[in-house]
Amino acid sequence: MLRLDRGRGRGYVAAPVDDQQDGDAMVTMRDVAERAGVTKQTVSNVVTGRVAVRPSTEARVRAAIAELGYVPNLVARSLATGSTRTMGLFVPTVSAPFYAGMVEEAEETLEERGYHLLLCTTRRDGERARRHLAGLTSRSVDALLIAGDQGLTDHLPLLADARFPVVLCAWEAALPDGFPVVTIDYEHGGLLAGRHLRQLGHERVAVVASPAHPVRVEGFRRALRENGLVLPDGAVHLAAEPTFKEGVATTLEALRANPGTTALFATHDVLAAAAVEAARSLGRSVPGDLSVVAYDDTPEGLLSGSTFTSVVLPMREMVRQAVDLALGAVDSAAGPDLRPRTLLPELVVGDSTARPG
Amino acid sequence: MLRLDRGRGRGYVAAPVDDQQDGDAMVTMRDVAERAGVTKQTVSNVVTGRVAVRPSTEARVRAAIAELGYVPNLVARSLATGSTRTMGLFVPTVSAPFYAGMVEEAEETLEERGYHLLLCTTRRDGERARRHLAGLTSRSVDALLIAGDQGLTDHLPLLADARFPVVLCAWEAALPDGFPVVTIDYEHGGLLAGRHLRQLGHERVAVVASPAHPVRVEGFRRALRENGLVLPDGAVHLAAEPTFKEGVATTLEALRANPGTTALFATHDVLAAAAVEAARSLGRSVPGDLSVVAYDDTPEGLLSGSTFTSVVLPMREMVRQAVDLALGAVDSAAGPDLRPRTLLPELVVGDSTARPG
DNA sequence: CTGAAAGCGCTTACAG
DNA sequence: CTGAAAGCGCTTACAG
Repeated sequence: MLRLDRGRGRGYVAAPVDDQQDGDAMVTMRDVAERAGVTKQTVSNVVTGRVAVRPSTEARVRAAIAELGYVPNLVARSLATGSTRTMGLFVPTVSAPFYAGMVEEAEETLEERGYHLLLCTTRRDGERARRHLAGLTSRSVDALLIAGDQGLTDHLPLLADARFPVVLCAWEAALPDGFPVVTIDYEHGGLLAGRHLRQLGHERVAVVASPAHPVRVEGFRRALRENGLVLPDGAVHLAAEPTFKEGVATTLEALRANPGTTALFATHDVLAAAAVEAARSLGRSVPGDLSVVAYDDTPEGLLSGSTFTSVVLPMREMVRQAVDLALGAVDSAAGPDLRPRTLLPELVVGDSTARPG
Repeated sequence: MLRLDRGRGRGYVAAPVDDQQDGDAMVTMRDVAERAGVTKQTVSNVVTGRVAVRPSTEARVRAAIAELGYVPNLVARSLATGSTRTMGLFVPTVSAPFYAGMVEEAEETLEERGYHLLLCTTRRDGERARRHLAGLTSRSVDALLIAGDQGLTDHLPLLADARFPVVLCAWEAALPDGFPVVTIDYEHGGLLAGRHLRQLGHERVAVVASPAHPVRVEGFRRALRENGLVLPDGAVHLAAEPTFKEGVATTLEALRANPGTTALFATHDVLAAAAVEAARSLGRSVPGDLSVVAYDDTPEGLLSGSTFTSVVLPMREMVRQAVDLALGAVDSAAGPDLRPRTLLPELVVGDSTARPG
């Protein structure tokens, strides 16, 4: 008689029935203990390393572990300890380069800390976030990191009821009270962009912005004001969506409205790449006929050899700090530090800006 | 006397000590049972819905659940049932648009099935994959979906020892025996690209390829051969990395080597966008002076209003089938269907190709 | 339809 | 340094 056995190995081998014990369904601590001639508590002690074990005993246990191919069951451990060593991560999407980078950086940091990553993309939808939060609660994640405020600002009270530490990062909306947050001075980024263009001598500037980035625009506006220039409302053009396509359309609109524009501030990388494309389609070269400042990251879309001038965000540093803040709160009785940490962006000067022709 | 209580609510409120019972650290089935005046098994029955419960009893239980804010502890359930309702997903990276899309689609499908997603990016590194696999094993995921073969072909034996079903998808290398796989006929995609260019009448063609895509190139080559044209080895230019920057450099190299080239096949979307950029930098318009066929997806990088001609892969369908195959294998004693499922790509004709000038 | 018992595989005090 | 006991919060047969 044969039966299908999913116990070990490939998973689907026909194995002879063994009525004595239920196959080798999973080797447990007890099996290791028997083999090594100790109790399972001793096995636990060598596995976790929290209690010292006589070297000769430890050697026997380790040998048994190796022979049996024992792997600790973290689900059981989690139930006993109350810690899953898993962190949830909310991001609006993973298709935007900035958030994709955050996910990879978070994963990297978590791996170093022995944690796993439960990913939830919210698609900027508060309702999705609410469902995910419920899922994370029943699944007992140790902590939750929320990257980006989009769609979430109305749902903060919900997050306040979470059973685990919640840390906010990349938070561009007004900072809510009561949450630890690691974020960036987004307005300062806009300021850097504005000052740079003013220093180059630009006077006829336009902005291609995402509706999610009023703060970046405000910083830009402030820089111009500092330099005696008023940014007219009509010079700010909003892209309906943060896509390349919309970026092109919006830039064309901006340049048609004000053909004399010599410099353009795009509030994120995809829009900046689109702006260059749009300018060229009108026969205007970058930076010869139009300077373009990007934001978030250095976008693709210029020729190799030349690079964008861009407000670059300290994304990696932000993620690391946020992960550590969240993980630190897990086992500290004191709770996380609620003072907001704000990192500063930097202006990286590339080849997409020049003095007005 | 106050103590810091992480039990419920915000997590870090000073709460009066309650020596009777350990605060409200977590409300459990037993609490609900007491409140409703039943045993916890009855609570379990209404929560899981597997055993019918008298309506009046059920109402009492549900009321108690609501009043107490009870949330089932899935860790405990997992230990009891042996199922975590979590699937692992390996992707090479999340920064490439194609894989980012796969992650979001997988998450979507899993959510519908009541599953969560444990994400692991392998960075095309077999050693990372091996570590992740160990993590997933101890964490008892129900299944693992592996998207993309990069860096993994040498580690298949390891995967064969997994304790859970492993499904491969987006597998471009030779199909390994013994694994269920949902993939795409990548060669056919190359064939479609080649035939299209030949039908338009191109004779001087070049290829800008990733080293990971020999099969796509082979299909392309075959299409030309069918049409009496031999693709010289010198016409295939490999991009060192799958980045925009490398794509530009490689295209420039290709066009300098054969200035008479009238059409170009790029083996993936980012390279195609880069090719257009490179061509324009040489003063050649697309498709007027150079036709470009993309692959994977419709890339950004042409003007709004015009689109790429591209070999488009049925990514969503592939992911859905793969997830269902993996999840189906979880509770079927029979094991997954090992016959490879191969989906066909489609050629979407856009504005980036035309008859040779 | 409801209740008492055993068990999932670990860890955590607590004796020796 | 090692062992016996209790418990984490659930589910799964199995009686009533």
